Amino acid sequence: MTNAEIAAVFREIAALLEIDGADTFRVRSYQRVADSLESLGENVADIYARGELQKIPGVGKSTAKKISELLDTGVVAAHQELRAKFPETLLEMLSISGFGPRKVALVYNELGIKSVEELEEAAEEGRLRELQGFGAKSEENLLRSIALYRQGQKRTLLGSALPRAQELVKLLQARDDVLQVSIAGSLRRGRETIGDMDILATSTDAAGVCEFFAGLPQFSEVIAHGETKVSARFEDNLQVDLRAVEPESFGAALQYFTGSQAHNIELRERAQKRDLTINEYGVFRVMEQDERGEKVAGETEEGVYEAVGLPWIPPELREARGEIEAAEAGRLPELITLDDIRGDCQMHSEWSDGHTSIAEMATACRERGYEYCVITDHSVSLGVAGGLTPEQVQAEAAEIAELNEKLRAEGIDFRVFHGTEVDILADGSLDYDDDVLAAVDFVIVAIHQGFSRDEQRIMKRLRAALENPHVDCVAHPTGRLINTREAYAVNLAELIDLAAEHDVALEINAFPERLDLDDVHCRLARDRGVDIMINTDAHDPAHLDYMQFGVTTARRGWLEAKDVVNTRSAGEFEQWLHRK
DNA sequence: GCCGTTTTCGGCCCGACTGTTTTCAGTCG
Repeated sequence: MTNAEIAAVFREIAALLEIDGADTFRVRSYQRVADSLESLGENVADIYARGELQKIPGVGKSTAKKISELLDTGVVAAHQELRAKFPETLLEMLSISGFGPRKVALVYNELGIKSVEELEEAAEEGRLRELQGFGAKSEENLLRSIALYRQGQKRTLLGSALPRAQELVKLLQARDDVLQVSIAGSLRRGRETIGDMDILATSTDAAGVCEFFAGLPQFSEVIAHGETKVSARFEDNLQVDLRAVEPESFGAALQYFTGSQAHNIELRERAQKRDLTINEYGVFRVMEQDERGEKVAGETEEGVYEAVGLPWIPPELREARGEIEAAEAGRLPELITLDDIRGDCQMHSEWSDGHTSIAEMATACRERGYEYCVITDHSVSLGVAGGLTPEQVQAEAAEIAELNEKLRAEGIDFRVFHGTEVDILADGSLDYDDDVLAAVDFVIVAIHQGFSRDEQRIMKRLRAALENPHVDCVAHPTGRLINTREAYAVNLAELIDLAAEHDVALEINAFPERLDLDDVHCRLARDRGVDIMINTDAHDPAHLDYMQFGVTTARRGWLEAKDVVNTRSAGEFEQWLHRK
């Protein structure tokens, strides 16, 4: 049973308890456990085997018992009892925006409504307005929310949201009455997908800025428009929230709207212990009888953290995954930045399925300030991608040698390495013989077929591949495509151990659809001493810019420059290639 | 249900917004 599956059970227990009217703090405990499990990286089963379940943050005696029960028997009795109490279809109603557990319980208990369909029918017939707290307006809003829910709200890729957010920021910055602008929310934290987009601004004329923003042609709909807040939607339903605050609250508001919620809760609990309270306007002293006293911070984010005795914490770390403890102990990582990257080690040319020549890719890499790049065209079996025969690999090597010659002759300090992205075949063998692999500079292996095999088969293939001494790196280790394709049945904890054992690097593939490894496993790999590479897998010069998303993912995985192979100089990288 | 730089009991982040109410409950982030 995977961590995600166990977390899902705890999330469902929390949801059912909420509908059941349980104490909210009890509900929060279950949610907290689910959050914790999802950000673990390591398999819960292994932690259970060591008898260390209660070391997981938020897991106490009772929830530890439920986790072990789940792992031992496949079910949790308390969960089954809750399920028996309510129709299964009840939970779906919670997915409707603006419809929470109290309302679900109300319509179920009073009108016997058990599903989204029945809810829609009742709203259309005007039967909901009989209920306490409901009116015509709420029925109307509910019908709109149901329609939106039916359109299937997928989270938006970081790579799709960020450019649009930056464009909005630019438009705001161009105004004279706007003082500061920043992206906030999950987009600022660099999550791989975002639910909605948050932008924060300070201004001498907040209402005027809101007016301007609400009128932008980018939006297909303005949902709410007030003096300090605008909510609007792009054509694809992605929601944007703009908030305007006073300049003296910019730091507090930025901290507040950046989240994550879990991080903010931890931060405020910390403030409480110091007789302080934090809200979006600032940090305030708490006086006798809960009276709010003097404001001690708020203009800058640094000030907010300083007020509770902490150094500033980079947004990518603000996920309640131990960053506050690390900050307190002065052990925050010095996170990698885009400037640290000195080469890109996976990209394709027109020799296989890339769009341009090797020389053009090299030029594009130089323009990005790199010292080197590695061309990794596909191997022979990947017919759809124009995989290279061994003879073509040789010919490509000659072209690269010639190009390096030419660069040297022109006095250009840039190096093109010759690599290959080799398929791991169904039986675990590699797509080229060892003599072909020995002749290239860099071997990155990948699974491109046989995705539906079970874990045992997948791991057998990976194990065999990693045992090959020519192998340097595993490309996109899970094969997932966000929102599109699940990962194949890879046991990442085991793969990470194998990578450590055989001195093979793992890739963060920077393509926005992949971001694979993800943040959580990237951190686990680092903890186990595995080398990481951040590569774009570019098939076109423009794709090289995806590097920023790979770096963001690495930052979310607590990586420093020293943890990432391609922050090294060309010379050091070449040494690394000969490490085995 | 969890947790401990006052605590093994009694707390548990904080405010905005909405639609419904005449003071508030529910939802959201």
